[in-house]
Amino acid sequence: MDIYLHNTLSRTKEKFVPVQAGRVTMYVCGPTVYNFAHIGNARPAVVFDVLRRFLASEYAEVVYVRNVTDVDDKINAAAKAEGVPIGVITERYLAAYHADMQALGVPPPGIEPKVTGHIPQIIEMIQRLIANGHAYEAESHVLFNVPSYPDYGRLSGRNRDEMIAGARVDVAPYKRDAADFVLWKPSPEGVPGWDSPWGFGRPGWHIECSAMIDANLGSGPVDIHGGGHDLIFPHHENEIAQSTCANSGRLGGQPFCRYWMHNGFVNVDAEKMSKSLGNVLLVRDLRDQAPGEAIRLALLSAHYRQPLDWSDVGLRDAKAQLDRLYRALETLQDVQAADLPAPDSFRAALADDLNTPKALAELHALANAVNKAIDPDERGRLKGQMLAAGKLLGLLEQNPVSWFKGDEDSGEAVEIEAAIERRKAARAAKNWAESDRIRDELAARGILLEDKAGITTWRRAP
RNA sequence: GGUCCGGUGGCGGAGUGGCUACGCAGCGGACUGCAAAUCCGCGUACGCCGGUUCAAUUCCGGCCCGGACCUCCA
Repeated sequence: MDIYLHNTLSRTKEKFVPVQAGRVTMYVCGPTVYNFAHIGNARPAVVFDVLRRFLASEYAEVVYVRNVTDVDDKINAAAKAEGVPIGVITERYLAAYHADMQALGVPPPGIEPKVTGHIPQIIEMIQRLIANGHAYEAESHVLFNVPSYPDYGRLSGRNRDEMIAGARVDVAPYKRDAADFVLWKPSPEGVPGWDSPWGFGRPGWHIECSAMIDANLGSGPVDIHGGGHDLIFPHHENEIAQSTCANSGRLGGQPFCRYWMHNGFVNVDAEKMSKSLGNVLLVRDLRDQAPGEAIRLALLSAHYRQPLDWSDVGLRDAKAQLDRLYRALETLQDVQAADLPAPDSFRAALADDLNTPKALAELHALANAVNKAIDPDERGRLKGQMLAAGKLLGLLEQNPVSWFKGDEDSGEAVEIEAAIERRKAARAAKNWAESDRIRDELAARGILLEDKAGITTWRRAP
């Protein structure tokens, strides 16, 4: 199936063709581990996880790299505030990130490089840039010289003068050009750093990704590079400049990365999330409100390039959608799922620039077919297709029974079953008053009963 | 100021030059002891003004409104 992806470089949907047939390389900017992940951090992780799942179903091999930035001034600030080494901070928040991602159904990437593990490669890359005239040392800093790379600004669609005109920061006096950016900067007393040819210091943010891509995916063109919309400028623009200039001889005129994909922001109740507004929603807190799959579905309910307005209503909606899908699956408990791929209509939605809202509609169409199907073979086919479609989105991976009931062996479950038995007896005696009393009593505790085909089942209220 | 993205029914949110998005909520019916679930059916829509067209929510132009980025940021 032909896959089309929106490429920020051209601002159009392009047919996706990997450099090597059957093998896709993908790099996504991962977290800077100085705090707990918020819902905005979760969006790219989930979106590109869906892309990864889909590509893995279409290509023999997907090499997926998502980095961890564990060298950063915000990390330094957090460590200083707590009076601990930066490793304590980064380990804590990386572990929390992994836990959050697991809850959202995002498995670890194939490769998860850390900046601290790539300092020699970063230094080596900077040396290469100095050697071929694209970078220079000045007052213990090393700077990338933007005018040395005429294509600078192509990704973000801005020219150098515009960037300088709009700059909000003062230009450091040691810069040859106002647009030049830092590759290496000195670490004063008490700030973490490493020895380098330019003295004790630490890398700038942008060079980290370039070096980690080089080290883990080679210098040859990367197929897909993803990240948040805000990274287009300056982060990805600078990455292109660094990687292209450092590898000029090796790329053979090809772009350093072929497809650039950027997800839109998550707003909260129509406002941008920010610390000053106090509306930053952490994934770990949202997990108390709804199952991870519901959070995931909420993130996939809008197209990845659109802004997503997060709200309690939206999250409840996502949970309700999953309830409907799991109810259909619940009726197929005793049906053997056929070994089938997701339907073409579903895969076509994902192949069209990852149209997850459309894909979800197709999933609902399958659930609707399940609810109507009588033929056992058809039910088996539908179950297979539904589970395959769910797997591509990272949804429907729970057991339907536990989705609705939680832990079946709990004391409460036993008690509920006993109440249902008493109600069954009352119903047999046509004692509707008693029957309804028991049902109301359970409902007051958030337990809903359903009498289907002579059998009473229960589930927890949404 | 520059660059870019949007404005779709009560809500969320796809999409299309003429034909049902989908989900939630609502209404009617079937089923049920009554419900719930499920099924069938229904309603409400494409910011404003022009233009192109046999036909525009969909293309073009203008306007209004909202948002993002402009070297901290997913």
